[in-house]
Amino acid sequence: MKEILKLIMEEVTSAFVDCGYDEKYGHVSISNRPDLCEFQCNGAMAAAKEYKKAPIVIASEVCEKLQDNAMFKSVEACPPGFLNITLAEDFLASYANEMAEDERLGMPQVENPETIMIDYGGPNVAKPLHVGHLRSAIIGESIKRISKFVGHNAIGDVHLGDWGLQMGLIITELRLRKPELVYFDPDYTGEYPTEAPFTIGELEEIYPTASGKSKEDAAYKEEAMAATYELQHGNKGYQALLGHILNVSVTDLKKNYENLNVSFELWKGESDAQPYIPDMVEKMKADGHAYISEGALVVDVKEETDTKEIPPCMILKSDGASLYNTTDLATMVWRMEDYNPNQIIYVVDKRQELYFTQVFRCARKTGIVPENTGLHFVGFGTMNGKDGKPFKTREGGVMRLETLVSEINDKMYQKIMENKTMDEEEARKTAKMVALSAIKYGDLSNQASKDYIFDVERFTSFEGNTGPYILYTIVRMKSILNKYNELGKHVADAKILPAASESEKSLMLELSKFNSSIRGAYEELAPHKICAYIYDLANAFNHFYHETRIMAEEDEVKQAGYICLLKLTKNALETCIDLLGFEAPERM
RNA sequence: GUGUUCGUAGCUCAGCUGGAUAGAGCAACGGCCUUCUAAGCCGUGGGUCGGGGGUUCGAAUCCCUUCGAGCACACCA
Repeated sequence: MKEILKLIMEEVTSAFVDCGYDEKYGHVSISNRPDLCEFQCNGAMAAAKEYKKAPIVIASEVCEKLQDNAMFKSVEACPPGFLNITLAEDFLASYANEMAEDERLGMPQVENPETIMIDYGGPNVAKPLHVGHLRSAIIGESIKRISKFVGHNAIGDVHLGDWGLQMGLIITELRLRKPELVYFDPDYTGEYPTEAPFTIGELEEIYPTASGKSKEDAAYKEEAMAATYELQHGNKGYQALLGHILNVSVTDLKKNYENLNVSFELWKGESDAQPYIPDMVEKMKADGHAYISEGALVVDVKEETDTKEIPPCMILKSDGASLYNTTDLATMVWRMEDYNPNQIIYVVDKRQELYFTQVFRCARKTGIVPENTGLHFVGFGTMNGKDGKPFKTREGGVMRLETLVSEINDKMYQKIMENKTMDEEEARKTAKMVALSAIKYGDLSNQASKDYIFDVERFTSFEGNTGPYILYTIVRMKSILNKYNELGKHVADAKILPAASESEKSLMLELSKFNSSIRGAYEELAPHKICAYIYDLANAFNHFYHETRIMAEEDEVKQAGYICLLKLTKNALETCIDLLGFEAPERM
């Protein structure tokens, strides 16, 4: 379906053209004075100069042309030259009905679906997820869902941190503790056990212990580096251990991401990129892009238009070892080879922006990523505590994601039990859903690029512009629908009727903005636009709800019309929260 | 130092491809539950859009400048 704004604009534009003015002046926007009108066109004022006429004269001429247009209830020219537009109720109702009949609620499917890879994980194996991973997961998941809804083939990749010294550290510590394991026997030739010699709990303890030791004990660190080297150069036992570490970690990570309603199509890691490095480096050298500077192999990425010095992109350290850049570039190599995406989107902490401009430029320059594949950096800000400083535990440590989530789950559970009679199981389940909405909406309603304050008290208070408010609105609608269905009423060809009240019309107006809101959110990779939209929509519904006794309505056709409107609103809201990555319970 | 992002109500944030009276939520105050879930609805108060200049018929929005804050600046990721 065409966006309602576009439909209006077409009419206004042709009126401008009919009056002899350029079509560009027919631009229409949503009114910023809802007390005066629903849509406005300011083109007459812009045209005044070119045509040397008073703006109000132009506006009046155009206004005259639009007078008998059935789409509008009224079009007025207002000084100094505004064109104030109010839609006809039956036009709006027919638009809403068309939406209701469309599976996609009027959101057109993109004509040329693209393959879009989204990199939004970045957890390290053997380390628990902490609050720093929350934003990437939440924002990335939402962008992925929005992209899919628009019609693209979106692929999420977790991009595990599973390479480097951390693995050597774990192996070293494990060898110290359990030297008898077959993995450490160089003469062992049999099959390695399928069962891991540690649990996720042990693993999460082993890594920080080893990391701590290596900082104090130089010999220990040497050993870990040697183990890392051996691992990367064919030690069978170590590689088997790596397999175990990965398995155990990934199982645990999946469980944690699942709790957040976040999933990935690909569970690739840095280690998967390693095989691509040698050829990639050789090619860079052969093509003359890479050269030695201060001992390191680098590629220049400066550009004429730079306002500051952009350091070269380092490919290999002066000791010949690869680094993050190398891995990221090699990751692009296999992504292009295996998926040939049209876009690659990185949802990463905004502090890495400079780094990514270097990597992107290097990828372009060396031909790893062609010009027709878009590279996008979606940088997000820091999640701060109430004091405005990075979110920490009371003790000042990094908070585990699990801890944060379960804390909020518990608060939510208590809140539910205070107000409602619900059995334990349902209350727990509902609490989890509401808690997730609180966390996700709290995050996504802010612009991703800005730092934001994660205030547990505020998020769990459930008032105002929050996830729970949205859920509550949906739950109310479900409740009415259930009641209506129980009565077994049926009206043939039930349709949304032209609005009979102010609040009903406002609700339809909000509904009609569904497709343009989602398009905007997709184009700007900005989930917060969806939050803003559903908040407006939920508000509009709640006004309507308070003014209209749906179940008490005696006219069955009218009542059926209300039910249609309510269903459409519910569908729109549920579709949107699904794009944000959470869902509504039956009751709350 | 260089670059970059930001500064909007007491607090947390929208609005920023220029338009009419700058919007929400929280907090404060006052109303609304014999009627579809009051986690709701209605209302009141609260602003030199950091300061100053400029462009424009018109600026929170664009440009310059200044003050303040955050962040980043090749062998970490």
